[in-house]
Amino acid sequence: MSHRGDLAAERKLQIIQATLKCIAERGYHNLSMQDVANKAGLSKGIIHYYFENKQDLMKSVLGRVSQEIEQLLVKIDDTAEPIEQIKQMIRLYCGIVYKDRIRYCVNIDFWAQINQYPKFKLMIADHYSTFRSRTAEVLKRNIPKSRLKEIDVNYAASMLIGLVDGISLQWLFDKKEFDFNNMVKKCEEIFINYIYNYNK
Amino acid sequence: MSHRGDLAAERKLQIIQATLKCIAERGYHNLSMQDVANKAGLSKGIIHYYFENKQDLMKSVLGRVSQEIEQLLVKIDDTAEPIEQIKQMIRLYCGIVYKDRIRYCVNIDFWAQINQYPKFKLMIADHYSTFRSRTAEVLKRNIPKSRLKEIDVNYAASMLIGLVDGISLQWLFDKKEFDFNNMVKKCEEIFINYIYNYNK
Amino acid sequence: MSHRGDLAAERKLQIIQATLKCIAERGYHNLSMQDVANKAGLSKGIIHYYFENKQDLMKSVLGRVSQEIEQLLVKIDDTAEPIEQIKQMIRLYCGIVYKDRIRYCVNIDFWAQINQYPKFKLMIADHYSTFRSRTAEVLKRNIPKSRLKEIDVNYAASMLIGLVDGISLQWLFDKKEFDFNNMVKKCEEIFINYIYNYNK
Amino acid sequence: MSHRGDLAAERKLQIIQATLKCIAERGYHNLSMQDVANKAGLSKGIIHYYFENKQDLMKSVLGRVSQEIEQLLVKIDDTAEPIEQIKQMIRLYCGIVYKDRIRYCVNIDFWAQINQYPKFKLMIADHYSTFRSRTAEVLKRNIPKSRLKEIDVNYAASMLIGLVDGISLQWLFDKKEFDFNNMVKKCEEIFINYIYNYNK
DNA sequence: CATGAATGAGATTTCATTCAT
DNA sequence: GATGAATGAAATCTCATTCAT
Repeated sequence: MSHRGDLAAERKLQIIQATLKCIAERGYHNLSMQDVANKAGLSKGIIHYYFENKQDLMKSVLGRVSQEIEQLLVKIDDTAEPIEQIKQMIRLYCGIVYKDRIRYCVNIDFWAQINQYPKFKLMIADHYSTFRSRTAEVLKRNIPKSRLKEIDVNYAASMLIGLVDGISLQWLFDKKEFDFNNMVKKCEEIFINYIYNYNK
Repeated sequence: MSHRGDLAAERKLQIIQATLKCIAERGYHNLSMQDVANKAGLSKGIIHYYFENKQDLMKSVLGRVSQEIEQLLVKIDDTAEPIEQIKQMIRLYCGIVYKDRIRYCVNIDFWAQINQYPKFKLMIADHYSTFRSRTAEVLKRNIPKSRLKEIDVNYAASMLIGLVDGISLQWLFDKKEFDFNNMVKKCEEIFINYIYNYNK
Repeated sequence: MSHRGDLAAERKLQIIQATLKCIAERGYHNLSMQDVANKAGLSKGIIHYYFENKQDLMKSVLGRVSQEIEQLLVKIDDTAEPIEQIKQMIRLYCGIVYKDRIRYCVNIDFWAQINQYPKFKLMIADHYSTFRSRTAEVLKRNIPKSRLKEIDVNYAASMLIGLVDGISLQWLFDKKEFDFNNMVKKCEEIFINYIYNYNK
Repeated sequence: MSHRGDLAAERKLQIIQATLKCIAERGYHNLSMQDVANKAGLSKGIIHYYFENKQDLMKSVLGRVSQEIEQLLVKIDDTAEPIEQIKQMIRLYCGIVYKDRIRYCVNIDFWAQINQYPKFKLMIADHYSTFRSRTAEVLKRNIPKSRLKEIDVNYAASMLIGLVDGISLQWLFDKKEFDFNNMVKKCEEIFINYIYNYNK
C-alpha cells in the first residue's frame, strides 16, 4: 500500500518535472498534454490518471515551484554577521532568476493566470505570504533592536522581495542593460542603507 | 481620404480597446478573436481586415499599453520641491496598478510571452528602456549635485521601477495584506533615504 | 453607347488578363478575387460589377485561352510542301507548352474542373472540337488523296493533338528528361510515318 | 504490436480511399477534411491523427494512385506474340481512363497542383519516370533487334504514354465524339506502324 | 496501471460577396 | 462607374478528455 503510494508520488513528480521542462520550452499557453506525455516518456492517458485535468496538473506544478523557492532561505549561514546574513539573502533571491531563468519565467506564466483561475491566485498569495514570513524572520534576527522598533519588518520583507522581483524582471527583458553582480550590489546598497542608516 | 484614414485609425483603436477588455476578463491565452469581435460589436472578419493576424493585434495592444505608461511622467509638477517631485513620481507609478489593475494584469500577460515571441521581448525591453530614461531624467533634475556624483541614476531609476513593480505584484496577489497608501509611503521612505541619506 | 461598350470590353479584358497572371502565379485554386483586383489595379467591387461571380470570370478566362489556342493555325504557311505544313503544325502545337508554359498550366487547371462545373466541361469539349476540326482541315489539305481514303482524318487530328498534349505534360513534369527539339522531331516522325508510310 | 500497425495501415487506407471518392465527387480543391471524415465515417480529428495535414494526406493519395497505375503492366502475358504484347499494353493503358474514369480525373487534379506544390511535381515526375521505364522494358522485349538499333525506346515509351494520356483526356471531355474501341485500335495502329513499318 | 485511438468543440484564418457612399 | 469596409460561412488544424483494450 505504501509502496503503491510511493510509485504514485514518483510518477506524479516525474510528470510535474516533465511539465516544467515543457513550460520552459514552449510557455504555459503553448503547452499540450501530449507534450507533457512525450517529455515524460509516458502515454497521454496516464497523465489523466494521475491528474484530474490540465488545471489540476498545473496547480501541482505551481505548488512545486513555490516550495522550491520557499526552501531557499535554509541556506543562509545564521552564524555570520547580521549584515552578511542579509546580503546572503539578497544574493540568494537575485540568484533565482540568474541561475534558473527558465524556472523564473514559469513563475511569470503563473502570475498571468491569476485573473482566470482564482485557485492560482490563492496559491500565489499563499506562497508570497510564506516567503514574506520567512524573509521577515531573517530580518528580525539581524536588525538591531533599536532600529526594529521603527521598522515594520513585514513591509521591509515585502519591499525586499518586491525590489528583487522587479529588478529580476527588467534583467529578463534586457540582459545587456545590466551587469548581474552590479545589480545585486545596488540592491544590497539600497536595502542595507534603509535598515542601518535611516533618518526620518 | 483623410476621413478614411480617420475611420481606419478609429476602428483600430476600437478593436484594441475591445481586446484590452477581453484580456482583462479572460487573460491573454484564453482570448479568441471571436471574443474581441463580440466585445467590439464587429464581425470576426473585420478584425483580420485591420490586423494581419492575432499576433499583429497583440503587438498593437502592447504598444498602446506601453505608450500610456510612458506618458505618465508628464503629469509631474516640475516646479515643486525636489523631494516632492520624486514622491509624486513614486505615487504615479504605484497608481498604475491601483487605478487600473486590469491594465497592469495585461502587462503581466505580455511578460509571460517573452520566451515565446521575441518581438514581444524586444518591445517590452524598449518600453522599459524608455521608462528608465524618463525616470532617470526626473531623478537627475532633483538629486543634489553633490549626491549625483555617487549615484548611477540609471541604476537608481531601474531600482525605483523594479521596487514599484515588485510591490505592485504582491498587492495584486493579495490586496488584503497591504494598505495601498502605506505601501506608497514605504516605497518613498526607502527610496528617498537611498538618495538623500546615503552612507557607504 | 458603343463607346461605353468599348470601355466595358476593355475593362473585362484587363481583368481577364490580370486573372491569367494570377492563376499563373498561384494556381487556379489559390486565386482570390482580391488577388485579381490587386493585379488589375482595380478595386474588388468593380470585378463583381463586370463579372457576376468568380465562376463567371473563370468562364471568360477559359474562353479567352481557348480562343488564343484556336487561332494558332492561321500561322501555317499554306503554300509550303504538304509534309512541311504538317511539320509546321506539330511544331506550333508543341510550342504552346514550350513558349508559354504558364498558359498551358492554366489549361490543366481548367481540365481539373470538368467534374465540378459542367459548363467548363462543355466549353473545353467545344474547344477541342473546334481545335480538331481546324487540325483536320490542315490534314485534309495535305494528305495525298490515295491515303485519304484509308485514314479517318478526325481520328488522326485527335491523335495528333493527343500525342502533343501527352508529351507536353511529361515535359512539364520533368523538363530535364527531354530535349524539346528532339521531342518535336519524334512527334513528327511517328505522325508523318503514320500518314505517308502506312501498311496494314 | 503488429496488430496495431495493421490497424494504423488499415485506417490510413480507409482514409485514402474516402479521399479518393471525395476528390472524384467534388474535385481536389473543393475537398474539405470534413468531407473526407464524413465519407470515411470517422471524426475530423482522427484524420489529422493519421496525416499531419491536408497536403500530407494528398501526398499519400497521389502515391497510392501512382502505385496502382505502375502495377498495371504485370498483367501483360509475356508468352504472347510481340505485337500482341504491345497491343495488350496499349489496351491496358487506355483502360485506365475507361474503367476508372474517376481515378483518372484525380490524376488531372494532381497535375494541376504541380506549380503550387513542388513535392507533387517531384512525385508525379517520379511516377512518370517509373512508368516510362516499365513501358520501355516491355518495348525492349518485343521490338525486333534490327529495329531496336534505330529506335530510342525511352522516347518511344514516352510517346506511347503521351498518346494514350492525350487521347484519354479528349475522351473525358467529350465521350460522344469517340468510340472507345476505335480509339484503342487507332492508337495501336499508329504505334505499331511506327515500330514495325518505319522508313526514314 | 497503461495505452493510444477516437471524439468533438473551438481556435485562427481566408474569402466571395454585398452594399453604403 | 468605382471603392473598400463589412459580413459570415467555411476551411484547416489543435487539443483536452474519454474509453475500449
